[in-house]
Amino acid sequence: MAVPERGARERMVFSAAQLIRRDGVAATGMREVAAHAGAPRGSLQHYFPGGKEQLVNEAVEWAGRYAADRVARFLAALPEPTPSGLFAEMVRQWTDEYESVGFAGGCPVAAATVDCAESTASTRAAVAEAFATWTAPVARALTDMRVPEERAAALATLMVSALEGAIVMARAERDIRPLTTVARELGPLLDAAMIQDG
Amino acid sequence: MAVPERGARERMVFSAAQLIRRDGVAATGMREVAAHAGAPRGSLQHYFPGGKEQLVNEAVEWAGRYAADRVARFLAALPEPTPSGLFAEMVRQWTDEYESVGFAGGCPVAAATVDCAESTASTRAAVAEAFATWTAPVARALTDMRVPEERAAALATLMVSALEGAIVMARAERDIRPLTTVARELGPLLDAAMIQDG
DNA sequence: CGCACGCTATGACAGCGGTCATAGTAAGTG
DNA sequence: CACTTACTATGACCGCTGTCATAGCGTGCG
Repeated sequence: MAVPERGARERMVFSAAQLIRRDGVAATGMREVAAHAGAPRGSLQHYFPGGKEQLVNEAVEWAGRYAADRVARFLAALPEPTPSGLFAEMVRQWTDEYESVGFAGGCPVAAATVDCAESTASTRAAVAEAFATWTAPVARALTDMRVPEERAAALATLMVSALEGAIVMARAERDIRPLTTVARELGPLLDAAMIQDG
Repeated sequence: MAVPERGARERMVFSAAQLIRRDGVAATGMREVAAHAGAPRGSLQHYFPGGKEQLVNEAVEWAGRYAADRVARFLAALPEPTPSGLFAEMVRQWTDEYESVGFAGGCPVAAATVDCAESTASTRAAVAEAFATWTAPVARALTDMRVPEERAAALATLMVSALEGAIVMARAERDIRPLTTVARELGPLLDAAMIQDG
């Protein structure tokens, strides 16, 4: 049980997230996930006895943790942390991807929300949890930058909302403009929330 | 050809939009659309020889026009038009729906983007067009409120992005908080873009 | 009446989806 | 060696999907 787990199972969850963010949940098949992960088809029912629902939920959870972890990395990369700087990094992750590999993929959490929010209760709970997991470190980073606590939570929600919406628009237009626009317009607002002291 | 068209065909396009915004494109079946519209199944291939792709595209176009038309109504409802007031109305349409009928539905354009952006070229073009159709009157409204032209386009993109993202988060959390938060936090920024004159 | 045209009605088809059942391998343990 | 446990391998099943083919209705026109 101790660390035998860096093999097929993990790869399948990762592959599921990859395929979901590209084609949506319904259009992503189990066999396709196994093939994409280079994992045997028989392992699906072994590792995910809960079926597709379980696999999708784990993919969503994985995506939430991934996004949260990125926040720490973004902060570490900033010479002098500011709210606008953090948001610019969050946006840049997407503009980089879109400019280098194209507009094939969106956010898997958003995809799962759109496809399953009404039909699958457990997945709806998973996406809610994923957004919370993602938003929390953003809000925490803002408070560390002298943004008042209640304001920080609200601005974190605004940042994630604007980013998610801009991702959708960017994919639709096949242009990163919505992403860069959102980063540029929101930057000053975010920085203005910091408490100034002499 | 003149106005014989308020029957089954239009209802099917409308029903398609309804079902897509609830379950996504892939999970919405043709037979289901016909049933929801109270239209005969045989009419599908008659009115939409292009198949599901055509039906989905028309639903997206319809949604884009609908959103654009709402902008004019929102403006008319405002005693004194301001950017924040317009955005508040746009958001309120969603909070009203979610509070009265629940969180079953999201934005059909976003759903089509998530599900078809990579798989179906014509639908991707349709969603891009829908976003443009929607954003244009918003930008125009801002310029009418003395917001400089380039700034108006950028802010319109920001408004739509933030709204779309907040819709996704609200559905995930089954809580309108992301929507109200976004409206509150973005309001001052939007109003500040108006040119003041003595 | 005859014919055309717009629309509807079914049924069939081929494909793919997730899931289950069953059997098989391989390694480790006593 | 027997036996368990972890994992893999297939194949079949059933339901559903989009699409096509074909035939039927009903109205209006000549």
